[in-house]
Formats: sequence, structure tokens, C-alpha cells
Amino acid sequence: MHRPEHLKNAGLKSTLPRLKVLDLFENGKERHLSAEDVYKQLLGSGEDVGLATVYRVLTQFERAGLLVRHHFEGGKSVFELNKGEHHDHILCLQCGHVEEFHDKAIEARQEKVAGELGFAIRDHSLQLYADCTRKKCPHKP
Amino acid sequence: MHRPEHLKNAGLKSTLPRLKVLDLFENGKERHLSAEDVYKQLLGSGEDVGLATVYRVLTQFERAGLLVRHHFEGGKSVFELNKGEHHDHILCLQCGHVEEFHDKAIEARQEKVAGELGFAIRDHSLQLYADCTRKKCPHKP
DNA sequence: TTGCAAATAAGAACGATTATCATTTGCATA
DNA sequence: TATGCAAATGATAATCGTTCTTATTTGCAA
Ligand SMILES: [Mn+2]
Ligand SMILES: [Mn+2]
Ligand SMILES: [Zn+2]
Ligand SMILES: [Zn+2]
Repeated sequence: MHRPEHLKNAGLKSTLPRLKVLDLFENGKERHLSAEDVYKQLLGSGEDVGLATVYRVLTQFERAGLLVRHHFEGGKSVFELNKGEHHDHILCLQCGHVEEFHDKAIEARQEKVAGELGFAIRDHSLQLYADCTRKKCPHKP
Repeated sequence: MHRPEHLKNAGLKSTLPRLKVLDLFENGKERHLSAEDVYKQLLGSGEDVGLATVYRVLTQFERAGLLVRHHFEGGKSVFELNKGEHHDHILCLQCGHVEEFHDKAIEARQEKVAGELGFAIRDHSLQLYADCTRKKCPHKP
């Protein structure tokens, strides 16, 4: 999917740490990763990156539009590949599972409400914290 | 409005720092305050409280249901008096002004979306980051 | 190849928050 | 009203996620 050229196009040198981080997001198991997640996974696969580099690269990728940053509860930033289209999240309070959704009606109402109050929305953040009932949930009720 | 009895009812001793903090939320200018806001305002009015106490009291009030905590962008928790009814927020990116709103349609759609995905919502967080056009905005375009 | 700006790794520094602990205080009881 | 003591406080250390600093390394254009 992504290749060294993509970094170039984003105005970023194609360096080993950057390629490794990008690869994690493209080919890794989980879609939503914190800086610590990325750092530990890289260490785990024998890669030798510094934590500071991980933070720097994540921020650069965000600025370049390759990644999107979220502020879920828990105090740490979470990143994911930028799919181009906006979506919101449901987070399972038991197992941590993250589900994505997009609801046109919600998005439209947000615009309406803001407009009526004299605001022009630039960005928004919506998270639903919930209990899931999916089969694989390790905390199934 | 609130009195020492309210603290008692919440299982909290009526102490000076607690009364001062509560008073700030009830009679202060601003409705949404961070721990630092509370601390500085108390210092400013000659009260001698420790920052650690402010943090402790805010958390206790939250647990007791007197305050509600929000995680707006910016990294610090923001608290407000618990009005009993849920609402969401619009935050002006220029002047920091915070507006409250409640939209039944949005709330209903959230339930619907979650239900269809096999989730039962326990809590949610919605913030609109926007540019405001109110008269008093010090950064009016 | 070489040169050099850009990127890195390690660790210090940072801001928000929590933990520790000796001292003080609210308040129930005598 | 005086006393006892658990609970609360305030100073400060510690923690956690993140950013900054700086000496060293690296990508890459010439
Ligand atoms: Mn997502
Ligand atoms: Mn509010
Ligand atoms: Zn949305
Ligand atoms: Zn809501």
C-alpha cells in the first residue's frame, strides 16, 4: 500500500523508523495504536527505535495527513491510518474493543445545532463508551 | 444553593477547602473550571489551599455526583456543577468560549447506532470545536 | 565517495495528576 | 466545653505521557 514514495510525497525522508512505524499501521493487527503501543511492538519485533522518535514520527505523520489522532479517555493519544473519510468510535468499557461508525444524521445535526448557536464547526470528537455483546468479548456478560 | 449539609449528605465532612471549592462553582464567574483554575482563583482570593487538596476535592465531588468531569482537548480535566441533565459542548477555537447544547436527535441516533452494532451505551462524549461569531469574542473575524 | 542538512537515540525536562506522610482539623463523645 | 481520634490537609516527592536538547548517525544529492 504505502511505500517510500509516500513519505517523499509528504515531504519526509524515507528513514528506517518511519518505514517501520508506517508498516505497523498498515500491516499490524490493530488499527488504533498509542505511541507506547507502537514503541513496544517495534521493540518486540527486534526493531531498535527510540521512544522520542516514535512520538516525533507520529506527530509528523499526523501533520502530513497519513495518520489521524484521537483523544480517547485514558490520557494517551491514539493514532490510526487516515482513511480519508471521517468516522467516530464506540469503545467497549470491558474489553477495550473499538468499533467505528459514521452516521449522517448525527453529523448533520451537529452542523445544524452549531449553526443555530452562531458557530462554524472546524472539528469534532464523538465517542460512545459502552458494553459490547460480541462473541469474542473476553468479558461477555 | 449548596450548604454544608450537602457535603454531609454526600458523606463528606464539611471542611473549609471543600466549602471554598463548592462556592467557586456555585457563585463564580465561569461554569467550567480546571483544577488549576480553581487553585489560582482560591489563591487569588486569599484562601490558603494546597493544589493537592484541590485535585482531591474535585475527584471526591465528582464521585459524589456534585461535579461532572470533562476531557476537552488541552490535556487537563475540566469540571462543572452537575445540573442533573446531560449536555454536550461547543468550544470556540479562538476565544475559548464554551457553549452548552442538548440535541435529542443526536442522543437518539447514538442509541440507535450503538444498538445496531451490539453495544449498550454507558456514557458518551461529544465536543464540537468551532469558530464563534458572538459579539464579545475578542478574536472576532 | 563525499558533504551536509535532516533525523535519530538517549536522557533530561516538562505539565498534569497522584501518592506519601507528618501535621492539623472536624466533630462525636464525655 | 474539653478531649480523642479518624479524616482531611498541605508540602513535596513521585508518576505518567509527552516534548525538548544535544551529540551522533544517516539519507541522499552532487
Ligand atoms: Mn478509527
Ligand atoms: Mn457544561
Ligand atoms: Zn462524527
Ligand atoms: Zn450528548
